[in-house]
Amino acid sequence: MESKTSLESRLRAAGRRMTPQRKLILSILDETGDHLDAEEVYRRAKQQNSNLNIATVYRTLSILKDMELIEQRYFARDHSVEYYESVNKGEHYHFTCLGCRKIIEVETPKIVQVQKEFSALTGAKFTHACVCFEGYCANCVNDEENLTL
Amino acid sequence: MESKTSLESRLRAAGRRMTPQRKLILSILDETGDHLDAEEVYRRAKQQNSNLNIATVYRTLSILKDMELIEQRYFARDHSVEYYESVNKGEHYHFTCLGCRKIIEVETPKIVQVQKEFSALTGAKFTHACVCFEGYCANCVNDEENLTL
DNA sequence: ATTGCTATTGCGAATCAATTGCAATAGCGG
DNA sequence: CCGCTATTGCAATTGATTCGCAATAGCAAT
Repeated sequence: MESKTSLESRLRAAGRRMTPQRKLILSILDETGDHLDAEEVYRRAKQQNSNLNIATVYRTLSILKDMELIEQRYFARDHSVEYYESVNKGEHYHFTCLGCRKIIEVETPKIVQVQKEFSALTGAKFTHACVCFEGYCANCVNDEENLTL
Repeated sequence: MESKTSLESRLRAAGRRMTPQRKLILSILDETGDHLDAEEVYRRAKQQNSNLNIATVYRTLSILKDMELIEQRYFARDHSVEYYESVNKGEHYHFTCLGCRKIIEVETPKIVQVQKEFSALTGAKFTHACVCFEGYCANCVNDEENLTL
């Protein structure tokens, strides 16, 4: 987690200001272990500042994204679940259990290998990879077999 | 590409009917080499049946998805580009060039390997993987370096 | 502290893709 | 050819996100 002063100076450097609303949204994103979408960030922030507006949340998330402090990621086959997480979490991917909705983080160097191989082959340069997996976790595999087969 | 009769019987088996609208939409999806989103399917279909409604396109795509005849896929970091393609194209992934917007299909066994490893490790069962890459193709890499650095 | 510039906010309205309710239409099995 | 009901076109609706705007409030300079 970035110190307040450094973050504030980075905002300033980009011609932006540190407001209570932004502090609040940042603290929620920094302190949560959950995966939050814009609505959920709003819901939580509103508990502490009841006249916060959702447009402000969207605007703040957009700024943080532009500054590459957070990344917008997706879950689920149809990408219906979207959330934000801070970029300093390192390279990892997500597995969503269709049974219990649990999200498991997947760490593997193989995705980066795919990128390297493809680059070597074609000369292309990667800037981003979006990967999300879906299925049933160990706990739910049995249930699913019993139910659907 | 599936034969008309077999497709029709599959629809029937699901209690559905084969209509000219569905025939048209299916033929567009089957014959195109491009990656089409719902609006583009609608645009092309409307050229042949001018009073086709976009709601019908959405409904048809949804049915085909449920029957697992087509898959909904996404491009771009923010998944702003979405399209449908028939499922019988085999396992492959997409690289979108941010320079020229070209889409290059990436074939690699490594994604499946990741799934196998993760399954072996955790006991989870995969049903779906969504993978999309973004960057600059060989032709655009140089331009990008000249422009942004 | 005070001032002035302007980024930011809250609000409501607008947007856009996608979905839905409904009455009319039209597959398709009998 | 009938009759049942799935499907269609249409218009209205939804729901998430964005936008315009006037009021507010950071913050650098005074």
